[in-house]
Amino acid sequence: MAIQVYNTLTRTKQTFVPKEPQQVGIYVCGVTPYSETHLGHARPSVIWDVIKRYLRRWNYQVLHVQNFTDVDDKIIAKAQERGVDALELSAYYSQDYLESMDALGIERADVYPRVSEEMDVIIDMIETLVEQGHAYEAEGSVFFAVASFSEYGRLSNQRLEELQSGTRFEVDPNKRSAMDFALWKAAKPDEPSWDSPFGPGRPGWHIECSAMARKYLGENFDFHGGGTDLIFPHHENEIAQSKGATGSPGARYWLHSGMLNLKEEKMSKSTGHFLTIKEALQHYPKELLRFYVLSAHYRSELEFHDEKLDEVRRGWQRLNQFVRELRSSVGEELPVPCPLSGAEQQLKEDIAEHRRRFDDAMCDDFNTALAIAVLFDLMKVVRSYMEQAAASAENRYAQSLALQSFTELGSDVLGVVQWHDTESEAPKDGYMDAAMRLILDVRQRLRQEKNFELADQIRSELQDAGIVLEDTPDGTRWKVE
RNA sequence: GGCGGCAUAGCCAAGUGGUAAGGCGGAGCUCUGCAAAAGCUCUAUUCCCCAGUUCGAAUCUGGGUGCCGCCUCCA
Repeated sequence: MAIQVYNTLTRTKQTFVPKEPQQVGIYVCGVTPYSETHLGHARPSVIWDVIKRYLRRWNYQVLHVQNFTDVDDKIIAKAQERGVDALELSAYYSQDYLESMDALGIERADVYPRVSEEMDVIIDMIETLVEQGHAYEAEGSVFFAVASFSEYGRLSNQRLEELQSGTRFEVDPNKRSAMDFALWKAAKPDEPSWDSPFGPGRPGWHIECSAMARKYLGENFDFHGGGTDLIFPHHENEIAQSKGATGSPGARYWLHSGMLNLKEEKMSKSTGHFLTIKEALQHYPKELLRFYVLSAHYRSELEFHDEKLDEVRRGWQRLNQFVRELRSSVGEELPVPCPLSGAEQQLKEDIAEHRRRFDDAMCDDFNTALAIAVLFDLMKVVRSYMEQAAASAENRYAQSLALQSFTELGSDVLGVVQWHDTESEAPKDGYMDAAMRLILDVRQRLRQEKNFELADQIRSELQDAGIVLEDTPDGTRWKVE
């Protein structure tokens, strides 16, 4: 079996063949840090996190590079508005980004190059482009000459003439053609600038990704990722720059994730229409947010609504509750492997079958929605086994195989199954616990005396206070809503 | 105007030629003093519409309708 990925560049699903055996180079476009990290950023992050984890299951060694575009018009504008240093501002929001990602359980990239620290390779690439005849200087700025690159428009499937006719913004008079884009912007007063052979200034938006990806991943590396909103012009321009300078478009597989909309409108920093990751995490556990993001294919659009989250929450809880039960049934100590027969052997085969289906799903362009469905199917199979199985060494070993699968697939790969019982982390302090124990004891006595009226009243009034009681055969559980 | 995508049950959502996964919700049942929780069972003769190709279409082709994204900073 091989991994198939949908490549925007070819607009087909292709078999993934790494440049180097068992090694994968990934460049994912990061953020321009000038505002809080929002849920829109969570989508590609979660997806690439899962892709990385999955590739490792195939024993690939992953090198993941993700940039911070910390020199940019928006950053400078906001810094001036607030009267702070532009780099300090971007450092602050870069940190916010990293913290948000950590909080979502996303593994960090191996390298986080920043424009401000990579001027040499950026300038180097601009010089090469000028030498190759793909770029020209004008009044201290350098522009990429789109006309010099015949393949321009291939990624976004646009023809140059059409693009030009659609141009609505004010064109820099120094440009030879309206579609040309800046590689180097001449310094303006009161703006941060760096020295270069073209004079003081700063890089344009797209060049940093081409230069930094090349520096850390080389030419012709494996994956380049980002949201669909980056296809044009960002990635189109990156390809033009990379191919113009090196002959290689940079990456061989271009993967784009769909937008995450908030109440039917795309989240966007510039419009202020967004929900930050930190805000969302106050209401929803990270595993639930990941579950939600992964419940749709990464290329499709996804709506974010509080109600939608609440809708999927129940199913997610059932899955987690089941894994908790399985974990406690298996116990702390890992059972010793032993030969299986009968129902245990059947379960072992069922597990293997579901693992195959999980891999089939993930290998088909990382179909996480299908992969999650496989986990639900497996849950059902394991549960029906557990209901009829008698305790034995074989039984415990068979269950541990099931648990191992949920751990590997649900936690290690997808990160949707919780490791710990978060209910125990609910606000239950010592005093509260003692008080509740007393109340439950009294109520239990009432129930034994068949004074159900009063017992139910206690439950009902606690419920109004936000404390839910559940009478089970093993006693009464309580939790804070 | 150009480019691209999407349309599957009340909702979310897989499924690219072989007769509709999964989740939520809903209904019934089991358990329970009751409730909750949990479990079990059921829940689309049909995939936006119309034509066509085919033994066979949600899947392919043509036409139509609707929604969305990009074309300007964006993940």
